[in-house]
Parts: sequence; C-alpha cells; structure tokens
Amino acid sequence: MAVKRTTLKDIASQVGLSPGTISRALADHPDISDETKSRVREAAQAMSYIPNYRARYLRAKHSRLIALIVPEMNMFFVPSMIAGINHVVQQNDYSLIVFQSDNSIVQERRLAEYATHLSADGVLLVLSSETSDLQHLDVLHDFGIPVVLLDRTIETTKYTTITIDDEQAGREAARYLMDRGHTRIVGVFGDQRQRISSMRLEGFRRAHAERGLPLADSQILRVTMIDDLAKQFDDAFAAHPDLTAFFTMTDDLLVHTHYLLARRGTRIPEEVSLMAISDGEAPSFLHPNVTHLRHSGVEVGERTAHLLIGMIEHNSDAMMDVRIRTTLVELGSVAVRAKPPKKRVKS
Amino acid sequence: MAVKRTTLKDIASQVGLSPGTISRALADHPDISDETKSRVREAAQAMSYIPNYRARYLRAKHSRLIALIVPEMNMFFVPSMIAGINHVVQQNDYSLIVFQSDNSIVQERRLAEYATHLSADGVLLVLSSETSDLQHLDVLHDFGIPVVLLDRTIETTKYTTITIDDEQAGREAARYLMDRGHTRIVGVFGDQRQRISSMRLEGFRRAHAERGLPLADSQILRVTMIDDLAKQFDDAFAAHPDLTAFFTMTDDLLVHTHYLLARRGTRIPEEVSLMAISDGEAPSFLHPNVTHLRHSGVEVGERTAHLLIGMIEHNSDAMMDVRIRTTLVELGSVAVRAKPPKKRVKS
DNA sequence: ATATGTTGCGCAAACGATTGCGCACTCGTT
DNA sequence: AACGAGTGCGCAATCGTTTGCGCAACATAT
Repeated sequence: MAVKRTTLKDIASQVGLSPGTISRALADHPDISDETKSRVREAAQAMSYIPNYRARYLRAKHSRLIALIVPEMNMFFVPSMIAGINHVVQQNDYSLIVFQSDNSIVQERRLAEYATHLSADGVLLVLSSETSDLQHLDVLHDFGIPVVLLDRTIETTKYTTITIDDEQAGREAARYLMDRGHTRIVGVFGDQRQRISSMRLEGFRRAHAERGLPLADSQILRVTMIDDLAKQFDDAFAAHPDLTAFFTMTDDLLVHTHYLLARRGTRIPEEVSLMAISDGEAPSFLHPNVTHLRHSGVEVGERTAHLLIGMIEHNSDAMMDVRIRTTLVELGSVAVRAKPPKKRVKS
Repeated sequence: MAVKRTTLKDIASQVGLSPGTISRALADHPDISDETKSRVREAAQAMSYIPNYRARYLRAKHSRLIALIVPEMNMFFVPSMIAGINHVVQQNDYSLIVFQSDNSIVQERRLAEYATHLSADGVLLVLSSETSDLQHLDVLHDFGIPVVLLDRTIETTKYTTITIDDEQAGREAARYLMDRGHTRIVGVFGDQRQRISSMRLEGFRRAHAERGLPLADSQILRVTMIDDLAKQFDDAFAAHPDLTAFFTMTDDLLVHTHYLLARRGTRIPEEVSLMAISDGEAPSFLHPNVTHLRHSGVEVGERTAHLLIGMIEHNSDAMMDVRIRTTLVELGSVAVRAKPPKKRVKS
C-alpha cells in the first residue's frame, strides 16, 4: 500500500544524472543549466518527490524545530500564547513541538534533555511551579541552544525572559480601584511559590502602603488549588463588612471569583466591584464585562517567538529581560464609591 | 561558548574502540562484554553524550513524531484535547508537533505536506471549516502515514475518525429538556458547514419531530461569527414569549448565551433553563452551574492518540469510526416545568 | 598555439547512528 | 591435535542530502 518515497537518487537514475546534480538543480544552483533544471523539476514533480528533512538537517547544523515546554494546558492564556507562538514559528518555517511538564521539575529536566536529543534550535519554557533554580537547563545552555523563559519565570542572569511587569500590574490595579474610592479591596492571588504571584501581590501591597491604607492579611486570598478559594472567600466577607472590591490576578481566579459572587447573590458592581489581570477573553463573557489590565497571550507568544528566532538566526547569546506592558480596559465591573470618610461631609 | 556535541566517534576514540561497539554497548547488546559496557557508559556519562535522534531516525524508518493539525486555538476543548493527546504521546516516547491551519484548507494541505517532509509517523487532524473533501490528504495516504480525523470531520471511508455521536447528543439534550416540561426550546448552533453543527442540529430536530413538537426556524440560532448571536438572541425572545429553555451545542456558545441571559436580567433556571454540550469546564464557573452532556476533551485526546499509536505500531490500515459517548451531568441550570396541557392527570 | 576563463556536471566525503557480516581468539570436547 | 562452538569486537555499508573540489569541454584573449 505505502508507496516508497522517492529520493534524489531515484530522480538521478531517472534523468541520467548524479544525485548531487539533482540536489543542485532543485536548489536552483547557478552551476546547473536551465535546461537541466527544468528536466529535473519535471521529473521530481512526476515522481512526486518529497525531500527528507531529517536527512537534510542531519548535515546542516540546525533542525528548524522549536520546543515549547509548558507546565500544563490551562484553558486561559496558554492557548492564546501557543497560538501566537505558532503563528510566528510557522511563518518563519520552523515547527513547534509542544511538551507538558505537568508542573514537575523532573519532567521539565527530562524534556529539556529530550529537546537536545531532537536537536531543537531553540527552547521556549514556561517554568513549572516546582522549579526554583535553573540548573536543570544547563544541558541547553552548554550546547548553546537559545532559551527564552516566558510568563512564569524566576530570577536569572543566564536566560532571556519575557514577562509583564507583575509588580507594576498589581500596583496599578489596586490604584485604579483606590482612585475610585475603594478602600477595602480583597486580592485573589495564586500559588505563592511562583514569582508571578508574589510580585503581583507585592505591587498590590505597595499600592496600599503608598496610600496609607491598611491591608489585613485576611484581605489576601492565596489560592493554590482552586477549591481553596471558596472558604477564604466567605471568610473575607465575614471579616470585612466594608469590603467593596475584588482584584484577581488571573483569568482562572477571575471566573471562579465571579462565580462565587454570583452564587452569593452579590451584585456587580453595585455591591462589589471586580477587577482583574486578564487576556481579555473571560471579561467579555462574564456579566457585567470585567474591567481589567490586559495581558495578551497572543502578543506574548508572538514577541517571544520573534525574540527566540532572532537569537537562533543571529547566533546571539545576549541575555535580556523583556517586559510587556499591560493596557487598561475599562468595562462595567467597577463602580465609583464615595471617598472614604476622611473628614468628609456626608452629602 | 556552545560546546560541540559528543558523538559515538568521540567516545570511540576516547576509550579506544570502534563507534559500532560504542553503539552496541550503549544499547546493551549481548555481544558486548560487561566490562566494556561499563567503561563505555562511564565515558559517555563523563563526556555528556547525547544521542542524535535525527541521525538515528534517518536510518530507521520512523521518526517518533506525531503531527497535530488544528484549525485554531480555541480556549475551549482544544486545550484539553491537546493535553490528552500529549499525555499519551509523551508516555509512548513520541513527540507532538502542533500546527494551526487557521481554518484554511490551503494551509491544511501545506501542513499535511510538511508533515511528510518531517516524516511524521502519524497525523492527527481536526478539519478546518473550509474543508469539504479530503483529496489534499492524499500525500499522507499514499505514503502510508496513518491519519486520524477527530472532533470536526466529514464523511469518509478512507480515514479513521473519532467523534461523538453528534446527532444523538443533540437529540438527547432536547429530550432531556422536553422530559422536564420544556416545549419551546431555542437551540444555539455553530457554523452549518461543519458536520458537527449540522448533525447536532439534526438530532435537535428529530427530538422535536418524535415528540410532535413544533420547531420554528426562529428557534434555531445559527452562529458563524460570535457577534451574530446577540441579534438572533433578541429576535428569538421576541418571537417566542413561551420560550423556557436554551440549548447550546458548544462551550463557546454556552458562555456567550449565558452572558446574554445575564445581561437581559433573565434568571436561570427560574425563567429560562439552560443546557449545553460541554467538556465541563465552563459549566463549573457559570452560575448556576450548567447541566450538560459531557464531552471530555482529555478523553477524546487520549483515545485518539492511543488509536493512532496503535495504527503506527501495528502497521494497521484498518479504517474505523469511533464514537465517544457523552455523559449527562445534571447541575442547577434546568428547572422542571409543568407538563404541557396534554390530557395528563396531575398527580 | 598557449594561457586563462567559464560552464556544467560528477565524485566522494561528510552528517551520526545502526547493523550484517566476518574474524580472531578462547575454551572445552573428543 | 583437531574440531566445534562460543565470545567480543571491528569493518564498512547504509539512511538521504548537501557541497568542496576536480575535471572535461569549450570559448575567449593573447
């Protein structure tokens, strides 16, 4: 059934030339006469020749393969990030190999090695939550394979990273709410082992400090498993009758917080305002639409891929840290409150 | 900077043996003495030898590469499907290469060809919405590369397909609502060029016919672009004051329908019930949680990958159509209505 | 006619790993 | 001592392409 693939040699014997000549003819090499070229092209067409990239790239130093390692397939952010990466990668005639580390550092190391087995030209890596140092990436570094760390990273001077300014984003969100009169804001944050979580929380904290607003620990919800949220949520309501706003640091946390508010019968934004850092999808199908700091997965993906391909093709080992700006998208989930009772006359 | 990769030859000259022997030693070939084996292993370790899969698979007939072509990265279903596929693929020591066709048949053809360039061992394909015949896959078929079509397919006797029983699912959903007294149900369907949409609609229709219920055309919302939904939605409400339930055929349509209901201030399920075909994520963060026919992306992915790997490894070209069952998950979004006035004795 | 250049192609070596075959050597058996 | 059967390894071909070098044939310039 399966037709054997035609090779250069097959074409060569067909048209009575040598394989080398066929290769050059197909590559439009100047050494080959136009007449021969067209004869070869016809034959190749007729025999439905398909080049064997495996053999080609065995000789060449590169493979035109880019490996992406993600901790898991979240329904938020990751898909759009992959879409963005894939777009650029395909446009540049690379292929994307996707791996999941399942948030395990052992897997992550294994996959990094695997990437070198395949001689990937570059590696894109979203760190697992277990990862606290980068030694297991030495294989890549030693072989000079460019690596870009994105989204979830840790501090490093060895690898290029692409992130948003997490601290700034956390701060900006809090300030946005404060500017609209909210003084008791509950922040919903993820796994604190991740830099992305700790930094956003840090910014959230700083905004409070700058405004001289108190920030009780019970105002900070630290969610590792999503089921942790419900209980902390109720506690926060109990502890803070003056609670008027929620901030969630990811889409995941946003939709669940939104759900809990709905279940509680709390009206948004009349009773409680809601704000998030988001890639913009969820805010558009939640009611009311959610004001957020937009952090586009597609953009992150595209820029990352561009950067990596640049590193590959210019053989650059310059290290850099790219910060992507978030943009504020104002929708209907935040209400303006009267300013806090600081010697204000009730009107 | 970049260390040159060590090869078998390097190890060979290091320990004073031939490359062939090194290869066999590392492969634990019985011809090689235990003492040599351990010497070789040590040297390999010390020189941090990494096998070149590219070279290895050039000789072998296979590549242990599986290509997945999806039309787009939807936030629903596709991610969990990829997760499922990846899981099985990684467990079996294959790698997954992901391509996006951007719903273009031209791209789809190009990518199928590309997969043969890379000598992928198998191809997983979710058809683009433009695709109406399968000629462009002949490259794959001719070279005997196993192909499995999943989720969005068209009729074919040439390729193995994995789908849910779409017609049955549409029918079952409608019947579920009817059994609870709903007689005026609005169905929200996707792009009618896709079999997945037309079949689910077909089942929805059949359920109505079987129960002798009228089904006006305005009860059927056909949504190609998501923005089409809002207008049709309002029209449906205007046309059918007796409307008591919505059925959405995907998660995508579910979240937007849910949003429109919320915006309209319609209470679920008191005023209008809601039911969907879903992979279960969205129903858990929408309020109230949505009763649905579950269609697990992970399961689809895993079974598909298993099937493909089986085909690859047993060299089977048997064609089959696998139907995955949906399971009913009853949550809070469907209310029971009084049965229609058909001479029933109220008990 | 000699030197110089150009054109168009073949030869053969790589890339790195695998593997059928052969060969030298050891050991045990008769 | 002769034979047979292992044991442990090397040789070299192979997978399909690419590419530096060489070379013959022919053209052009002295």
